Amino acid sequence: MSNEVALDAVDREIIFHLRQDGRLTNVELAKRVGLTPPPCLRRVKRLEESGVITGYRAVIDPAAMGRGLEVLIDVEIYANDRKTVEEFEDTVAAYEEVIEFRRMYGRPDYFIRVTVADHAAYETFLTGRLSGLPAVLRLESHLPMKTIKTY
Amino acid sequence: MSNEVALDAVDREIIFHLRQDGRLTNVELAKRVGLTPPPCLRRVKRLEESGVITGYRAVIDPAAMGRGLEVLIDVEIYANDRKTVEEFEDTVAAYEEVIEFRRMYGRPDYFIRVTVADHAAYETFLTGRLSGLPAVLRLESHLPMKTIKTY
DNA sequence: CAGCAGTGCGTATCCCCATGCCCGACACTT
DNA sequence: AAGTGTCGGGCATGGGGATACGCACTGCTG
Repeated sequence: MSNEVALDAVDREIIFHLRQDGRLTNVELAKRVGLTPPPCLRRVKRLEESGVITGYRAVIDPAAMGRGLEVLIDVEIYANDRKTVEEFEDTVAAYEEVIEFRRMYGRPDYFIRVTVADHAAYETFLTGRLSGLPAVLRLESHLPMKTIKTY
Repeated sequence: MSNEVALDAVDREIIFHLRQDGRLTNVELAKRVGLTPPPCLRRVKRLEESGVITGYRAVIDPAAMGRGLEVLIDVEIYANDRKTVEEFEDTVAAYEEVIEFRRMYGRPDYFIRVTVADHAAYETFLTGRLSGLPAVLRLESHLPMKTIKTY
């Protein structure tokens, strides 16, 4: 697993198509990239085993899951004792509303992405779960107004 | 498409499993959620057609694609004429390094997520593509130090 | 109480797909 | 020129899976 792999043009094309439709059948994929099924399957397997393709996921509409509102949060903490910081990290990471959680260089100390149902739910989350944490010094919520491009 | 859908517990479980493995076979999925294949398939179809499941994607290791470095950028612009702003949005959205691009309430005006190969590539991107844009007033790059949780 | 809608189940079938095997083409090495 | 590694192609086949169909159950509702 995870050998150094050099991707050629065909590999890239396989990746391209599997990224658009992860349920593509091998024969259909082969057709699209201009191969016959056997070598195509060999390549896909190789990509999977080498860790280039790490998995396949269904993409779910957040609104359908009651997660229609996304908020980006900058966090600053007391840079105090290690234990408090670790607790902070573990606690925040465990919140299911937290979709992304990173420690940053410089300021802010942490970057959090949260999805909730609506503004009321966000208010609840913020006051009930984030603000109260002992390590937290400052929270800054950033609300997206319009998504121009997304991955 | 996109009818109002109420998800019951089984739907949620289907979604849960398909999110972990988007290539799950219907019979395997049925087994996991405690149904037989036919009703399971009906549910999946319904979820797809109602827009709850919006697609299936292969997940690719960014490093393997020469996208090992991710940077978050806050952007402030001159809030001047509409045309300049629109050009800014179109231009940035077209950059392939840009993975996420949102207009925000308050400050910053825009939030950009970028993936590049390494620091050198980021420097090139920043000076060659972003800094030069006429609308740009201020750029603030934020470097992740450690990813604690990710979607 | 009698429909009716929703939903799960069992079954059967048919197709298509994954996959193993072997060959041939090419490029490079010695 | 022969050897060798890499890679695509052809082919055959076994098997699994998608899916149609009809039935049963349950809970509402008029």
